[in-house]
Amino acid sequence: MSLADSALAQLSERGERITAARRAVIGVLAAEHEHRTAEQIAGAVADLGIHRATVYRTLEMLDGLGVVTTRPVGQGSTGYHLATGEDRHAHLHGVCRSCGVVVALPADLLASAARSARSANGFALEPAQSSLVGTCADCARGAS
Amino acid sequence: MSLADSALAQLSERGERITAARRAVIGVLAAEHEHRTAEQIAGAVADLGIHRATVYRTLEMLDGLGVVTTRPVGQGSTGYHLATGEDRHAHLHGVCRSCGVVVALPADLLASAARSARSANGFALEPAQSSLVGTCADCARGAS
DNA sequence: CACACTATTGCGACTCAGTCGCATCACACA
DNA sequence: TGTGTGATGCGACTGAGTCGCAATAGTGTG
Repeated sequence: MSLADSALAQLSERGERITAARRAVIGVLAAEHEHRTAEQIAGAVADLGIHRATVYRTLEMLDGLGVVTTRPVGQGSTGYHLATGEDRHAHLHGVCRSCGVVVALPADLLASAARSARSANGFALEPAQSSLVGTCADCARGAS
Repeated sequence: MSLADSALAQLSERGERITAARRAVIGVLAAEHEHRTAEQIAGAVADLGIHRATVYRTLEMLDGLGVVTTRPVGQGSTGYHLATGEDRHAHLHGVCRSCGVVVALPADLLASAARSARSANGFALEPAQSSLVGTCADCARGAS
């Protein structure tokens, strides 16, 4: 669990306390490769007697510290994931407007987009947070 | 008000009824150049005795007909705007994660992104709906 | 190892956006 | 003008997220 451990280590380095609730939230995040919504995480740790409000507060703190990445997911909810050093997120995501599927867009698209946005607007793109909306191949072909 | 009128015309062409509530919602949409959230629109037409539920239903119907474009705005709310034929939306938007400002990204970025997504994933990008998240020049330079 | 300080937690009530079912109303067409 | 049906208003409901506060439990110190 070096993944969870390193996240925990970051916390104590920043002077944050290591509590059972935080350990549990980070554990859930570390165990999943997908983005999890706050509510999903809350559901997963509810058995341990951890309250929803605590999960939201923990996630907010983790996000502020840069320990997790966030991403808009579905309709107005936010997905969280541990920020690993690895570059699994070095691409943009396309979200199908019709079926909701998420596709990984080419890495060079991200590279050119980031370059273009930076030079034209001084805008620093955050790929992990960005999703493009459109229609996936299946939905474009078939029915709604 | 040819803008609102043409939207209304589309409705009756599709067999939808022209009602006072729909007229009012479209009027608000036509009067604004920015995306408005459902709640803002609801607030604007509340004086006319139009209920929030009606606004949501109208917006959903308008969206289904393609008469309005939607865009994720801020934290989990949806912005609506009349779909004009004009190409004012032929660019991607960048939303600053820190201050929320929306910047227009270069048109060629959109062109290459759309091309790349389509060829690699068969993904049909909808620029009017897509926003990239990042940090604007001001926030990157200055404080939070 | 025990203590004290204070950040964190659990709780429950609250807010806010959005949705649902139903009775009433008013378009659109004849 | 009359009629039928789709749209509206209403208000209660849901679900996500937040707030304040008292109790609890990490952490560093002696």
